[in-house]
Amino acid sequence: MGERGETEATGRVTIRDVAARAGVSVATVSRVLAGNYPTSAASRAKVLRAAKDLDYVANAHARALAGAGRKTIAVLLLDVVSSYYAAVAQGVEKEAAQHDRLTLVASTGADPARELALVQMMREQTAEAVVLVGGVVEDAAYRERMAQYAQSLAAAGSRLVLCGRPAPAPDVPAVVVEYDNEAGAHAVTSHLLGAGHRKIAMIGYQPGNTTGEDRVRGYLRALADHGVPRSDAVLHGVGFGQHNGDRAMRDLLDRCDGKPEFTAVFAGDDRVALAAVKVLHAYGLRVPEDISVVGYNDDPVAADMTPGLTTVHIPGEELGRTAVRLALGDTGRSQQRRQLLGTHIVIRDSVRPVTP
Amino acid sequence: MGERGETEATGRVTIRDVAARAGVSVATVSRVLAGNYPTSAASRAKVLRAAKDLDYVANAHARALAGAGRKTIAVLLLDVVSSYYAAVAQGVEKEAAQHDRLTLVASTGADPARELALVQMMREQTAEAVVLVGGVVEDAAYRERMAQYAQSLAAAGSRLVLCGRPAPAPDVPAVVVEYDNEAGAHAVTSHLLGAGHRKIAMIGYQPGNTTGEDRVRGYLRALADHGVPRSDAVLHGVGFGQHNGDRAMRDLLDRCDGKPEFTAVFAGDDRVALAAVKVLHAYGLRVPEDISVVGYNDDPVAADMTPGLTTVHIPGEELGRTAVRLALGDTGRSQQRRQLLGTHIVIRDSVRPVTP
DNA sequence: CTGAAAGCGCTTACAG
DNA sequence: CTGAAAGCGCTTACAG
Repeated sequence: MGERGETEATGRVTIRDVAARAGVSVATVSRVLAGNYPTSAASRAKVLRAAKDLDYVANAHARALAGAGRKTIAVLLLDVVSSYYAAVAQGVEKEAAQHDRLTLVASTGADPARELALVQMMREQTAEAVVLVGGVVEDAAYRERMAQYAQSLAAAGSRLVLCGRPAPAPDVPAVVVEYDNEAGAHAVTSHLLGAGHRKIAMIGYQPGNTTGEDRVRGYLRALADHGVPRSDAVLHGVGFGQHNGDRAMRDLLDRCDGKPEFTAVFAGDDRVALAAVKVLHAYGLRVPEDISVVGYNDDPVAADMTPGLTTVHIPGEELGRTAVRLALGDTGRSQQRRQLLGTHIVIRDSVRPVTP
Repeated sequence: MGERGETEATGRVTIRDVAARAGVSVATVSRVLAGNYPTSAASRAKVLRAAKDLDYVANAHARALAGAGRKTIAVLLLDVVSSYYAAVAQGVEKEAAQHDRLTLVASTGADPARELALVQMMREQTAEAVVLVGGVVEDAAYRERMAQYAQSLAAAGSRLVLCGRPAPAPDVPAVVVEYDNEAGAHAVTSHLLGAGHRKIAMIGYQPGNTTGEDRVRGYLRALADHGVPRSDAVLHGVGFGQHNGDRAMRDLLDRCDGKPEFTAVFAGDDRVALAAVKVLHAYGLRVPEDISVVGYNDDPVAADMTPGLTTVHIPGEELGRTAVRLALGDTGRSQQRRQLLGTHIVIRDSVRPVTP
């Protein structure tokens, strides 16, 4: 400000400008600014003064090329606004910031081609790690894709982090952070069973999607554990989300002319649960007086809706934090590392004991 | 894969490796990969083949240093999960992606020092634009800070974008994208007035914060327009958010022993509205039968809660998109550019005409 | 403690 | 159409 540097006329001011104004070499400027090398108090003062006068900031690209500077973490999600993804993104960003990393976000829109393109871009950026978030359909194509990502990232000194996604083969050099999806489903179903419910409908999950499948597995296991015959299970998953929840709930109610045999509904996620409650009301059924409802995710809506929804909490932000923590861990070995985070049930007001 | 390159033994494969394998010069590799220069079909084929064999991706830092490559947009928000910020972030990311830009996110936690540090980092990254999101207390310090950001960013060929924030002095080289905050408040208050409400309590905004002040202004103007004396206005803003909404609503109700004179509540944001409805219920007051309630933001909770909340829609994602669109516009002039986005009222079920 | 110089991996005039 | 070379802005051995 105020004083005008010789070279700052146009464009950026570089380390050369600072050196000139301070009357020292470029090397010295670099060293005092990095502060990782002995420098005399005199040059230190001159350099700092000059840098401030010129409002100098180093060029991160040049720094990176020279093998130094701040690193970057990339997070690739289906979208940015959904509460689960937003929570993971926030965890990634916060943990990254704590380790003095910057974070790059991009949304894939569930498009594998886009995902691949983004992984390549992140390789170009020499991201220190790229974390992939979100459930998927786990098929051979998926596994192969992940193996390739992991390989090419590793070759560039970066690493792949799978967050809430199934791990590829054990020899694939990836970091995996998951949450205990099945246990949560088991717990919340058991909660219903413990309240005396026997006939529990499970709706609102996407068949084939690993997240949905794991929840179904937990539900079925809980039923079995409580001696409910498999034939009493009612499964109707047409997809996640509010729209699908609405549809699934209506299907079930229409099938029985609005007089269901089930006394409780386990919704694949909280938005499905919200839709289910609304449909139930529309059919003249009260929640929880007539029908109990539980969800999954502990989305903000669960606490906001009426009645408050009993659901399973997923540690979204913690998943993100753990993802970068693990990614930043010893870069030495290239073997796979995994971590499983716990889930727990959050009890609110949408479940009532069945009265015989 | 498969075949092993000569130099790829350790670390990254560079353009030099590709050139060697293809039997051409580094310059030629650069040109065919960039595709912005005439090259023979023969070399093109060889280069592409070699690049593929070696799984080559260019180093973005080297590219950037050489004055080419993909640009980056930075977005700085209070936090990542709040629905408004998440919506803006999503808009920024999507629009940036459409223009082949990458997006860097960081949260400031409402800390000016952190904000400043982030702006510097983004300067280092040579971000093409840095978008600052969120309401603020507009004082001299704020204006000066923004002027400095704008200045130093401009000096580096980047630009400052203020999103949903007051513009600094007109000569400051910034881009400003706002939404019509006051008009929205005016509209929703008028909606209440049109339904016969005269005594309308406004709660849940933060005094001093520009966002809150603008909403109060719209409320007051609507009252005046409808001939309601200023003395009938009841203003009780102790802050945004659910917690403050709960507190404000209780305050008001306690003051009158649960028998309010007001027949309607205008909440400063939707989470405040949610809290207000819950408190009202707790006091035995029905919404909208006894008291009408409106909010602001059109947060997801507005559609989810019961009753559905009549509120003002803010075009969050569109704000983000517009921010980058404007930032990417002609880089020529360094004067300020502004855009005001509209808001509109969303009518749901939380308002009822007053019956005399 | 400090400077000159090489080098990071690209791109782009400049010749040919 | 193609190559040799300079240059982008730093950092870091290497001498001193």
